[in-house]
Amino acid sequence: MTKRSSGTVTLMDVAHEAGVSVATASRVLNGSGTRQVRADLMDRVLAAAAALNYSANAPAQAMARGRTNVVGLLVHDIADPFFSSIAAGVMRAAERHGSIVMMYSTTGRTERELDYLATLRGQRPRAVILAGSRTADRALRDRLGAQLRILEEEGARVALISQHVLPIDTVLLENREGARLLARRLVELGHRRFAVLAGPRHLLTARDRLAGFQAGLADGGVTLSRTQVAYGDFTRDGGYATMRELLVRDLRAGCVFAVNDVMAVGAISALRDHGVPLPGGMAVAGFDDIVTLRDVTPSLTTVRLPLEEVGTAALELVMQPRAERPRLRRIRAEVVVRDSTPALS
Amino acid sequence: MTKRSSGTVTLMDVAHEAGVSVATASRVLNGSGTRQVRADLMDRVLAAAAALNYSANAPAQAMARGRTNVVGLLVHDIADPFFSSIAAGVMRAAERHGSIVMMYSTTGRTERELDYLATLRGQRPRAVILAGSRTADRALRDRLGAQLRILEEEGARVALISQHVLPIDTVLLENREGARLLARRLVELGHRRFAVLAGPRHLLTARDRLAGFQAGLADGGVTLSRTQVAYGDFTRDGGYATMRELLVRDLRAGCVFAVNDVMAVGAISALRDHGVPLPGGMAVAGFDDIVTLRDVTPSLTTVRLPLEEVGTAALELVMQPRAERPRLRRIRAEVVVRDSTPALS
DNA sequence: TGGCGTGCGGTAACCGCTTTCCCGAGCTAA
DNA sequence: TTAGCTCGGGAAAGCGGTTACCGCACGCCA
Repeated sequence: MTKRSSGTVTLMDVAHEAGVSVATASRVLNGSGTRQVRADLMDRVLAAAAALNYSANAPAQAMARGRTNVVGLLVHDIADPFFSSIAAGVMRAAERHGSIVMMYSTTGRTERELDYLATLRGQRPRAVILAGSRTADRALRDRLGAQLRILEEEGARVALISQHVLPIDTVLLENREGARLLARRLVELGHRRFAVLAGPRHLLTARDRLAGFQAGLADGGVTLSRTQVAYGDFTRDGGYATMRELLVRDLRAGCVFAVNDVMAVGAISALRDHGVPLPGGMAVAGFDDIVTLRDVTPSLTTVRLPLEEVGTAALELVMQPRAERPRLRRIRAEVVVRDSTPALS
Repeated sequence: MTKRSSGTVTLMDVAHEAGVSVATASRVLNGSGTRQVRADLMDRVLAAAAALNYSANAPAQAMARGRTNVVGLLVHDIADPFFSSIAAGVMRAAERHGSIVMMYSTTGRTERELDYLATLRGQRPRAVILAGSRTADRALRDRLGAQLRILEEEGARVALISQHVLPIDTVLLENREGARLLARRLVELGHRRFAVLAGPRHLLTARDRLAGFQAGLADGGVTLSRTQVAYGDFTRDGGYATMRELLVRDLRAGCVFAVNDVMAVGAISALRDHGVPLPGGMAVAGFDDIVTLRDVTPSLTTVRLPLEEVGTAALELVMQPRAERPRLRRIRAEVVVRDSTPALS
């Protein structure tokens, strides 16, 4: 075992050790399947590689092959269970495909997405997945679209998770439809007077859920007063603050819909702190069915999105060759009624 | 703008466009600071790069420079809020250092860590962070240590988050001490009869928390019966199942300590399903102070670990040059008493 | 027996950068 | 005026792989 003095072991070292050329060593160790290598040479190469503890230099391979197996994943906030579940799905599927995941968390600053995307482009990723709501900002969206187009031109596959607002493969979350079904169910349960904690104004996900909810209420012949809609952060604290604002201002509702679960949990705390008994004093519903929140009391009525599956679907999408027209993968949302919204009949 | 026909724009293209050599273009665009370039040439290069929308090929740079700015992060389960919070901290700090994070989630299969580490080694990462409890399996730990040593020899910085069981930089979580303090507080609150949901037998984190808890009880003159300790998964469902097992078998306690919060939440559900009123019928305490779980009812007494800070600390550790002896960064645990453990006096 | 196809090992070009080294230009000082 | 600098541009040598291509050895068939 004649290890070179310098740091890492290269293919050349292995080839020397095995008494073959680098070409042969390469074919044995990282061969693309074409070209046979005689059995005895193969054994010698493998033995040498093992003896020297060889590990192929991925950047060098990327360069020689002209492509990597890196998948870039951009999320809004990895500490948010919504995104960490999606990330888990992406990573699970990536493993199956022998890809590795490079992750970026924009932690709210949507405009940073462009910077991260630029950095990511430098990695020459095989694919890029953008998870998280698009915004209503047209200009931003256009710039994003331009960046993504460049990535595609350079050979990367790209997919969005959220809304289909760009001509790109998308995992479509049934935000509108799910909220609509939820609203109908709540009306069926006898609720008539609603308030909505609507999240940030610019996030399409929040907007869609609000719009869908309104549509569902309309289906049931109920209207939502504008004064009963409050905007705020998409977070637990946002939910708390928004609920509190409504309580202080002029809450005239028997049922509050928070456009996601973490906000709903914040709202529940605000209601409690305000002395409202739950679930009797106020019905509360959320959206997402975050696993970690399944045990809050009262158990939360919500709309289930299979988040891991969402991540997996996105990864599978980008692993397929690009199609003529953008592919859409629609993810069903399912209403789950629990204790937080008791029937009024 | 004479864009080359082929896919991506290279530095050579930029140099041509600007009428300079690739050396000059390189110095302008990615220069390490040595070597000045005349102002007018600099402008031309920058203009050309912008016009062609040049993006440096990171693998090629990695190769030429002999190093990357990739930080590998291995976690047990990214969907677990414990790890996603740590990951958030790592990523936040990585951004400050201009590093990008490559993430792997072993989702429980501890033995996969070695495989992931091998893959990661191929990336020639600048640093590697292993987050998550080490196990009691000596053989596994030795193999892990060997792999990490190789990584270090190849120039990567390495850090562990959890226990200091390998001669490697470590962010040390005060599992034992935190649990000890918790136990003392619970005794101070008047509790005398305890049960513990101890998590998996092989995880050192779970062991340490159990051992610390026992020590704290001993400080207060209380002993923990072996029959009141039940082992199970480190998850919500594990907590539920273990609690249920104790309830069915022979629970003789007024206070249950689950070695982490998600288990505690599962335990609370199991207690409720079993008809035990909370918090009066049974006190429950957890560990970690998971943010998403701050709103469960009754609010959970727990031991706070500043998880994002843990991640940040690990990243900072690996960004520093290696020291003579392994560096340790101890993270304080702090007892937080809430409603789930009422005083008995 | 000679022509030819096939299997397979090796040589070397190339991937896109960084950086060393060379060299000419312009400046300073004797 | 010129030797000796410094400054800065460019040529070219890698970095560690992959793979097109070359050529040898062998077997087959006419």
